[in-house]
Amino acid sequence: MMGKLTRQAVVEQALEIGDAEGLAAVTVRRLAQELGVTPMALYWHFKNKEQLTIGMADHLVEGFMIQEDFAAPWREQLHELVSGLVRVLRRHPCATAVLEEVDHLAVPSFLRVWDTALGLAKQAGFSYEQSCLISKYLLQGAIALAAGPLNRHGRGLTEEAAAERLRVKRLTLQSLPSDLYPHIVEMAVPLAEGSGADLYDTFGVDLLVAGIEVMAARSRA
Amino acid sequence: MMGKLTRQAVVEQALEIGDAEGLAAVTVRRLAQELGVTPMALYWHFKNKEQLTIGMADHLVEGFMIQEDFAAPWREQLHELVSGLVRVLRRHPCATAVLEEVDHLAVPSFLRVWDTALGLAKQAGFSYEQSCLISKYLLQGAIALAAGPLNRHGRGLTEEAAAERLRVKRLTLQSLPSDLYPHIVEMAVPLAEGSGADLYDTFGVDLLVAGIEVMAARSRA
DNA sequence: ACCTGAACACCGTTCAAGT
DNA sequence: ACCTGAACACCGTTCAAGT
Repeated sequence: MMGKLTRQAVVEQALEIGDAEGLAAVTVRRLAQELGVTPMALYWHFKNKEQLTIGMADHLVEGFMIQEDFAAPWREQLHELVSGLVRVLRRHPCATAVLEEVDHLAVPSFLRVWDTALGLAKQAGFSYEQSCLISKYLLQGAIALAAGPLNRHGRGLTEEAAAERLRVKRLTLQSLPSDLYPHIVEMAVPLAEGSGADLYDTFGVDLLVAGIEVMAARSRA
Repeated sequence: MMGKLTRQAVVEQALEIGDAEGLAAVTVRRLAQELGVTPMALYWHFKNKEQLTIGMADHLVEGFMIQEDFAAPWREQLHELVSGLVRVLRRHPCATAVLEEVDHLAVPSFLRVWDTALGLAKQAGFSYEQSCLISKYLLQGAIALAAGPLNRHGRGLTEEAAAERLRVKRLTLQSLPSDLYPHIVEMAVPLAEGSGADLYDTFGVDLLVAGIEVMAARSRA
């Protein structure tokens, strides 16, 4: 707000708004207002809004890079890559919304992660085609996991507000017509509570990597 | 265009625009114009644009329902459910964009699929919590798969245009700095071609279901 | 019941102009 | 190099009014 108007400052302010109020609230005009500047000022630093969003995506993934531990088996290295990516994305509620909007090929830091995944797969002995498939499944899977039930509209909400939210969700599920959705109504409580984000992510990553292993075992048989 | 202005007609026109030009092109005003009507006419049939989008989502998944084959093992039934959902979503290029935008709990036909998944999981002997997790992974996984590399911006494009698109993507990948992204540059050809959507979907569904199986086996051990 | 017209508060973006 | 002001073509939505 007070510092110089730089690409980085703009991107960080954009993420702040997106995290607090959803990506839809990130608007050129709103952003300018928050930065104490005219909307057109932003067009000096970014060609258009798409480039701004790409900048957001890049800033999200930036700084994440696993140290390739060549001693560890590929299974564990891929697991580390995926769980690390999920963890990074979880730090920003709007992260998955951003990544769903932009073309991944335009985000340098995401390309670095992709390159690492490809390298690990190939080093594990997979063919070109297999490595491509595997890397796509794992990266898309990581994004899908981070988009998971935790912070679907994850704002910076208070403890109290979160509890209220959960209560509303449970009631919504319970008040569905039980002839059409018998199991949903029956399991409304665990469905609403969602068993915690940590567990969700942990199991999810395990599921993805285990799936890769099974496929690998089959294709080598 | 000529028939009566009904909810169904509006939704179908919206999907037509979304499939051809992307969900962002689906606008109240554009939609009204295409239907030969005033923008405000739509507000008689839908409370607001969100409800319109929910209508689109519902129409997409509607009509999809597996016949529960109680003789088959749960593994195959879940597989059928997921692959069927992916197949249905693949029929509309904008399907995943729509499902990413709306709250799934507001889409009746999607809730039916979810209920079926929950029922299958529970019948397979999983606990409440496990069934919730499994159903979430599988449905989110199916959507993520359908969002996969095939029709990321899948318009109704000609054979020629598709080939040109692919060529551009390959060149984009090949012209990346090979010191930063060595594996991407090396595998540019298979990455761009993507090995066909059928194979991508088939392997993807197998991966998901295999992952579930592994988790199941572990938690029962 | 079903649709129109006018109006309001928003968007992203361009382009000339200021310093 | 960096920012402003005015303008353009868009949004979604409300509200009174028509038939």
